[in-house]
Amino acid sequence: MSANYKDTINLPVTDFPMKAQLPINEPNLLNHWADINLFAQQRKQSNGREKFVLHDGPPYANGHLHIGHALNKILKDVINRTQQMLGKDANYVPGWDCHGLPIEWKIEEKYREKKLDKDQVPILEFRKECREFAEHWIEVQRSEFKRLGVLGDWANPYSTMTFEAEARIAKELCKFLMDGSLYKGAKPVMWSPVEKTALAEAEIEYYEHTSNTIYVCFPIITNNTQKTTAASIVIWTTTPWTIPGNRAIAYGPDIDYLVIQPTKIENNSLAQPGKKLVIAKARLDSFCKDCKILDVKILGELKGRELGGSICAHPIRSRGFEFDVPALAADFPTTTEGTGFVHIAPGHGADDWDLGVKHNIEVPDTVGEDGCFYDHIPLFAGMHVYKSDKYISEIINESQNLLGKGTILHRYPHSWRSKKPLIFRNTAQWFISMGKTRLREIALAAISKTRFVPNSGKDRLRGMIQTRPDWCVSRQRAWGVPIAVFVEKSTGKPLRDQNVIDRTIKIFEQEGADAWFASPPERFLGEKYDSNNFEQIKDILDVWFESGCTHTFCLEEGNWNLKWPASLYLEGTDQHRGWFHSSLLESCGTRKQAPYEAVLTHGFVMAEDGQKMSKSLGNIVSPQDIVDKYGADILRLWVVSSDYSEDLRIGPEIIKQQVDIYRRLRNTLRYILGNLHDFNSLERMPFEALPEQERWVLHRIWEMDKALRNACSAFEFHNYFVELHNFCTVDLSAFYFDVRKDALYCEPKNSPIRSSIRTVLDELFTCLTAWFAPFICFTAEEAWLSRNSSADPRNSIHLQKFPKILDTWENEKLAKKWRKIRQVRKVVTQSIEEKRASKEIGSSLQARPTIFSGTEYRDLFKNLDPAEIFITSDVVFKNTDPPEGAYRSSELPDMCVLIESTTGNKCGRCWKILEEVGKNKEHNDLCGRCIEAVKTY
RNA sequence: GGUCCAUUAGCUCAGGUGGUUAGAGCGGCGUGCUAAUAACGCGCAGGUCGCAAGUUCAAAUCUUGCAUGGACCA
Repeated sequence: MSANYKDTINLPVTDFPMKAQLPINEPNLLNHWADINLFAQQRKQSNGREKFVLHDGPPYANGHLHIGHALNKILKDVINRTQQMLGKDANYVPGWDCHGLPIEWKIEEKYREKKLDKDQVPILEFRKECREFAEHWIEVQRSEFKRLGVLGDWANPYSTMTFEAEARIAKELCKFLMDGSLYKGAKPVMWSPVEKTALAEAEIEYYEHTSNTIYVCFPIITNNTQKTTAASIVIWTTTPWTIPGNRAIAYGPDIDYLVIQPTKIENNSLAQPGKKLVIAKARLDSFCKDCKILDVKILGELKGRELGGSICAHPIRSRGFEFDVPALAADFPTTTEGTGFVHIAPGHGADDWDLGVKHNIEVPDTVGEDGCFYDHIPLFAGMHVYKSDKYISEIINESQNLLGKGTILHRYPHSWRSKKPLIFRNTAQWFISMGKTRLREIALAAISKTRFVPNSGKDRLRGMIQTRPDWCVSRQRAWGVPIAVFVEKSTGKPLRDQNVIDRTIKIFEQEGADAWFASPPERFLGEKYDSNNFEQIKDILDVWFESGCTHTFCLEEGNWNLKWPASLYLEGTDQHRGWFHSSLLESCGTRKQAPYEAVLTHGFVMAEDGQKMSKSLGNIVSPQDIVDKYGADILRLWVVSSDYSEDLRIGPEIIKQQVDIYRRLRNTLRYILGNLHDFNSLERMPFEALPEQERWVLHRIWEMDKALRNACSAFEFHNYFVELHNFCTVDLSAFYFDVRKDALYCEPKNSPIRSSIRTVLDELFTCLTAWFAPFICFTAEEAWLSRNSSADPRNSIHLQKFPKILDTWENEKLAKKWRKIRQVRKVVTQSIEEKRASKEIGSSLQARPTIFSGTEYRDLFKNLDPAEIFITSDVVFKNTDPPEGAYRSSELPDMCVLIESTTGNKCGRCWKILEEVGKNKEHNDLCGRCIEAVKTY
C-alpha cells in the first residue's frame, strides 16, 4: 500500500498561466506602461547615453493600418528596443505625412456628393477640411500602432502639417531658390482636358480605347546618304492631333531600314506608286497591308545610323508649319509596331520631351488647358484635339503626305475622376536642377558613405540617382505647402531676396502655410517691391519634397533632443524611389551630406501563396484581425521570424505556426517561473560550486548572448530567433529541464543540487525575459512582472539592459563533451523506443540500458549520473562484445545498447525502479534518497 | 515592354570561396507519461534544391534561357 507522496514533492508553483489570452492581457499591459510612464522613464534613465535615432518614415494619414504598416513599425520597434537594451538611448519619435492628393480626393468626393465643384469652394475652407481629415486618421493610426506594442513618443509625434513643419519646408525650398538650383521650366504631364488639371500617376486608370491611326510621310530635304535622296520617312501614330506639335523624328540606330517604291496599289489606297519611302525592314509586310500597297520595289537598305543628320520637311509644311524636322537617334523606336520611326512632339510625350531637350529643340505650346489648340496654331486654332483627327488627316492628305489611316483598340490612360481619355500636354513647372549645384555628384558621394542593409539597396539607389532627370517639385493642387516664390513679370525670373523669404517663413511659423493664400502679396513682398510687378506662384510643392524635409524639423530642430544625421532610416524597398531618395536629395542640396548613417529596407507582405494581397482575391490579412484574435505578440513573432530582406508571406497556416512557437516559448518561461517559486538570492550557488551540467547551460547562455549581439548589430533577427527557439526547445525543454526534473522535484528542498539548478534557472529567467523583451514585448513583461512586481511597482523588463554575460562562462571543451553525451543519449532513447514499440517498456524509468563500448564512453560519464541523463533507473557499461539483438546506430557505430527491463520495485515518490526499494522497514515503498528527503517534511 | 530581386521538405528558415548520404525547428504520423497536463518526452516519414541546357572529374552553389512571383520604371 503506497502512500501519496505528492505533497512531499517540489512541484512547480506559479500564477503565470499557461493560457496567454493575449487579446485580453495585452491592453492591460499597455495600461500598465501608460501608468508607470514607461517611455518617459526610459528617456530619463538613458539620458546621456550614446544616441540611437531611428527616424520614422511618416505613414500617410488616410486609413486604417494594413499589414505592411504593421511589419514596418514592429521592425522599427524591435530595432529600437534592442538598441535601447544594448545600452543606447533609442529615442523614437513617430511621424505622419499629411499633405497630398489622396486626402484631397476624399474631400473633393464629399463635395461632389453635394454636387459642388471643388473650384467653387474657397481654398482656405478646403484646406481646413483636409487638415481635419488628416488629424482624424492620425488619431486612429496612433492607437492602432500603440496596440502593436510599438513604444515611442506617441504624445508628441511629428507631422508635416504643423505650422513649424510647413514653415520649415518652405524655408528649405527657398534654399534651392537662393542657390539657383530651383528654376521654372516646362514639361509634358498627363493632363485631363475635362477637369483642366494635371494628374498624378495614381489618378490615372487604363481602359480600352479606340484611337485613330495614320501613316504620314516626312519628305527628306537634307541627307547624308544617296540612298534616301528624294525619299520620305514614314511614321505611324495613334494620336494624329500631335502632328501640329511635331518637331522631330526618332530612329533606332541599329534598326534595319528599307527604301521602297510602291509599284501596285489597291484602288482605294492613299499611297502613290513611285514615291520613295523609308520604313523598317521588319515592318514592310504589315505596312503594305495597312496602306493597301500590293507590291513594292526595294531600292536600297540601310542602318538607322546612316540617317544621322537627315532633315525632313513637316508634312504640312506649306500650310503654316514651316519647320525643319531633324531625324534623331533614340533607343525607344522598335520594330514591333508602326514603321520603326517615332514622330516626336516634345510637348506631348515623355520620350519626346527628353529627346527634344537633349537636342535643344524648342518645346512648342500647341494645346491649351481645355484641350483646344491655341489661337496661334494655324489651321486648327480653337479646335478640340479629340475632334481634330479627321481634319488633320485631311490636311495631311491634301499635302500628299498621308499614306494610310485606320483605328486601333488599345489600353489608353483615362482620368480617375471623369473616366475620360487624357492627353500629354506641355505645362510650366518648377524644377530642382541635378546639375547646377552638382547635386547629383554630391548625392552619389553620400550614398557611398552610407551603410545599406541589405547591401543591394546601395546599388539600387545609386542607379536611380545616376539616371534621374531634374526634380519636378510643383503640383497644380491645393493641399500642401506652396512654392512660396514670386516671379518678376518683366523678366520671368523668380525673385531671390532673403528678406522676403525670411518674412514669409516667419508668417508661416505663426499662421501656417494657409497665410500664402489668405494674405495679399504685399504682406510678403514688403515695401521694397510693387506687387503689381510680380506673379505670386500658387503651385503646391511635391509631397516628396515635404517628406524629404522631415529630417530638418524632426532631427535638427524640434524639442525631441534627437540627433542629425539619423542613425537609421527603415522602410519598404519602394522607398528607394520615394523617401530615401527625396530625403537624400533634399539633404545633399542643403547640407551636402545624407540625413542618415544607414538605410534598411524590407520587402513587401504577400499572401500565403506568394501572390499580392487584393480585395478580389480575398486574401487580405489585416493586423487588427490578428491582434484581436491572437494578440500583438503573435504578429511580432511573425515579423522577427521572417526574412525581411525579401518579400515575406503571411496567412492562416503561417500564423498558426507562430501561435505554436509562442506556446513553446511561453511554457518555457512558465516552467522556469514554477520552479523558481520561493527562490531568493540567498539560495544562489557560486559558479565554482555548480555541477558540470549547470556550467554547460551557462556556456550555452554565453553562446546565445553572442548570437544576440551579432543579430542586433546586423539588424538581422530571423536566424537568431530560430536559434533562440531551438535553445528553448532542444536544449532546455527536451534536455536540461527533462533531465533535471527528478532533482528539482524529488531532492530535499534545500539540497545543494536543487539550489544549483535553481541558480541556473534564475540566470535563465533573467536572460530569457530580456532576450524576449524586444520581440514579444508583452509576454516578456508579463513573465517579468509575475516575479518582480512586488519589489517595485514601477518596474519593467523594458527598463533593463541585456544581461552582461561573463566570459568565464564560456567553456567550449565542456560543450564538446556534452555534445558527445547527447549523441550517446540519442542512441539510448532510440533503443528504448524500439522496446516501447514492442510493448516491452512504457516509461523510460522501466529501462535498464547496458552500453557495450570501449572505456572512452564510460569515461565520458565519469562523475556524472548517466541514469539521470538518460532518465532511466539504472545504466551499466560493459567492455565486452554485445549480445545478439543489441541496438546499434549508424551515428555512433562504435557502441551499442541493450535495453532490459529493470528488476526491483518502484519508488512511490520518485518512480524510479530500484533494488533498494522495499528494503527499509519504515518506508518500504521508497528509495534511499527519498527516505532522506521525506524526513525534511 | 524595360531594369532589378526572388524560387531549398506542408510552413518558417540554414546551407563561406562548387567536393561524402542537402540540415534545423514547427506541423504531420506513431507512441509514452499522467507530478510543466489544452503541458512534456521519445521515435518515424517528408526534398528530381522552380524547369531546361551548358561549364566541370564534380553544381543547391557558376553561366545562359524559360516559368512563376514580386519591386521600380515606361
